[in-house]
Amino acid sequence: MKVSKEQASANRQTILETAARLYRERGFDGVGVAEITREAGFTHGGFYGHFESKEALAAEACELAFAAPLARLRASLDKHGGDARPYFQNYLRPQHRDAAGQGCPMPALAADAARAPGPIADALTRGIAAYLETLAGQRPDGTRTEAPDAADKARAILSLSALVGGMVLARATAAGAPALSDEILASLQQQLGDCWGRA
Amino acid sequence: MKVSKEQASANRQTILETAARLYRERGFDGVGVAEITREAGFTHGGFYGHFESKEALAAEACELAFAAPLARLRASLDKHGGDARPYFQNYLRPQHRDAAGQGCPMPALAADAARAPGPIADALTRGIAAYLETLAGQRPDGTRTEAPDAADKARAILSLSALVGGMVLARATAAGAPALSDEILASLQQQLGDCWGRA
DNA sequence: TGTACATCAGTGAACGCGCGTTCACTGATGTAC
DNA sequence: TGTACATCAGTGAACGCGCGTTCACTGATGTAC
Repeated sequence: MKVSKEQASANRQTILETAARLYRERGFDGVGVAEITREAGFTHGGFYGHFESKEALAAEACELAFAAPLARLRASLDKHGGDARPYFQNYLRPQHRDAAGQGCPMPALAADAARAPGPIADALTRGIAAYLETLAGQRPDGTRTEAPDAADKARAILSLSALVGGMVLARATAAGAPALSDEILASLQQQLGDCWGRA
Repeated sequence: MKVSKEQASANRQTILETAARLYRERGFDGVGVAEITREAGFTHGGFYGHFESKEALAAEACELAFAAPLARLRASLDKHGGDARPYFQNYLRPQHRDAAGQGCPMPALAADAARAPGPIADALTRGIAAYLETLAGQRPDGTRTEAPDAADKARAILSLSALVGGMVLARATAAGAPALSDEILASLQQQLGDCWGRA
């Protein structure tokens, strides 16, 4: 059952996107090659024609999982004239907490990545660095800079840490203490809004 | 090879402590019953005399992993007259990043716990709530309150989110971008110090 | 206090299962003439 | 353009392995007399 080259390439992309979703939903150890390929609509035997190993897929999936959120951040900053607040408000919505598969890879995968082999950790590291650079280059007054100063970097680090940590805590408490989970998100929305507000 | 009741109880505790360490180091899916019991000095067959299942062990290990850090937080607040800064400075040291097995269970296990079965997630949820309560009851001026207001709660949420998110990001980048990892920790030390500084 | 025996903590082999990976095979694609 | 054939994307059975869990067994503990 050979398929055309374009179809094969599209199938590879389908597997990759399915993996990026399932890994974010269940973690690297929570889903296997067989389930990913099945969910993508194939049998697992053909997998190794597309990827060298499960690890190679995971590393590529990580990289892919960063692309959309990063593009979203940059588009949001552009659209709102350098105002970061709409992005933070959106990030901290309950819908993001409840749809990890489509969301930011940092709260979903960073803890796993710290224990994962090189290529996977590297993909996460590059994504984190890109996020921090984009945030550090943005100032609350709406201007952008290529040379962020210490205050710019500090603001970016605190904001990203709060986003990631807040989402991790909100997800961990979502089932057992939904009111607390909601409060965490709402409180951070408020505080990051204040932090990035225009004078 | 029966052993005395006291010895058996001590052996159970050894398994539990070993599990709490290994789970924090490698995640719930990164270590099995056989390795935990072996590391504790036993064979895996006797495990089910102490615990009902791997999940039951994981839930108990989670609870245990919170006990020491929570006690440390309260002791630090007591010792320093209600000043939270020494605790934050200590939390954000590279040594904590590099010794997850002895450290705070939130950055190590909260992402995993969000996907784990009820008892495990419940243990994490209770631990998170206890941490937040303790922090919210503490004011930067050193006084404690039983009825934290909105600002107290917000300060606690932002601080804990930054601690957890910062540690997650610092661990994820430790191998691939050590300078960035150190910068994240140092920057948060500075900023949380400012946030909890006395006027 | 001393002895005989029941209890039961820990051992190690075994189980069924799902994992990552391999491979002989199939049949549509794409190319050589 | 039409035909014959080599290529190779995808299939599904099979592999070795480690997982969580079970169980018959061992022998020191602890108790009944």
